[in-house]
Amino acid sequence: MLTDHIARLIEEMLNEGNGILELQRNEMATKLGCVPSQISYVISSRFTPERGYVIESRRGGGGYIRIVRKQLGRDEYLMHFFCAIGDRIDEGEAIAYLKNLWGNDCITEREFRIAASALSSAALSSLPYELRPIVRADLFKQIILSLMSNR
Amino acid sequence: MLTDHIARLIEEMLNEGNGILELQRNEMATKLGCVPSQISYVISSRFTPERGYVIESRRGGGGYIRIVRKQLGRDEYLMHFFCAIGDRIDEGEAIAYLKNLWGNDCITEREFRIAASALSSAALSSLPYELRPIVRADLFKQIILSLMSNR
DNA sequence: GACTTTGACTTTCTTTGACTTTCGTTGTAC
DNA sequence: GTACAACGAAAGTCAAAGAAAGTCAAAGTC
Repeated sequence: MLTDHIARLIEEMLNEGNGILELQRNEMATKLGCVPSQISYVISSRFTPERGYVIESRRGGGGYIRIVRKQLGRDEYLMHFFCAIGDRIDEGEAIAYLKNLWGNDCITEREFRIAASALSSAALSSLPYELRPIVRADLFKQIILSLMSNR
Repeated sequence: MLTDHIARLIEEMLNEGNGILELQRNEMATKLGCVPSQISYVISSRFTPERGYVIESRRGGGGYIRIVRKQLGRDEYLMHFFCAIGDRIDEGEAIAYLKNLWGNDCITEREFRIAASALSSAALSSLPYELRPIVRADLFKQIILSLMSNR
């Protein structure tokens, strides 16, 4: 069945993107040789909020459909990142992690900005290059801990 | 998409100019290889008064479009702290400042916790004692900046 | 009967270009 | 020198065309 095939495909792409996926309806439809509204159907029947997905989209030129899976409990999710950090991390990777947390509604946009600025090279500019990834990792871990088990 | 590209560009230039930007429509359009009214479109669809921007312009020779990001009273408040920090600050004082921001509704409780954890000794534990107040000051300033000129 | 598939139609956002308005400059008459 | 008309260089406006995504109901399948 087409629906299942598309659903599996989306699932895979979601995994690749760490739970975040942005697709173009028409493009995907022609690639799969189906009608565009079929994609809409799959999304609205399978990737519902009740099942833990958040959908946003934009019409018009350059439009898209974004699917975000907010799967794990927030704390598990945070712990996952906590472990992934290791004892050093560069700015780009840290920002990517933060975006993920933001995308999964673990943090708000403002919180994202606060954390990102704290982890930025600018914030650590008075340190020698070699130290920055290490301090950044410490910072990031403390920040994640501060987000956990509150309330 | 062109629109987004232009919007990002304007955003950046706005940041460089501390929230003020003066551009020339035709010049920018030819530089980007688009039609001038495209610039108008981006400005009128993205940099609206509702989103906190003020636009003024002048036609004719030497004309321009000025975009100003309106900052609320909150930003002045933040700037006050920014200036007060100096080039080093200890944990106790930093926390006191943060509590102040929290008390004045510049930040939420969660944001307080995030910032406090980033400024804590624990986060900077891999640094020698002498460096910590310096790095903490850098961090704090970046965090305050991230709270300013919001959207 | 419930779920899928399809396609016609709608809505939203973007791109483009022709035309209008405003402003500064320059040249001419007095 | 002043006034004013003419010109050119911007920015403004608006509507049409284009590019996606959304909706919904009819038809098909299991």
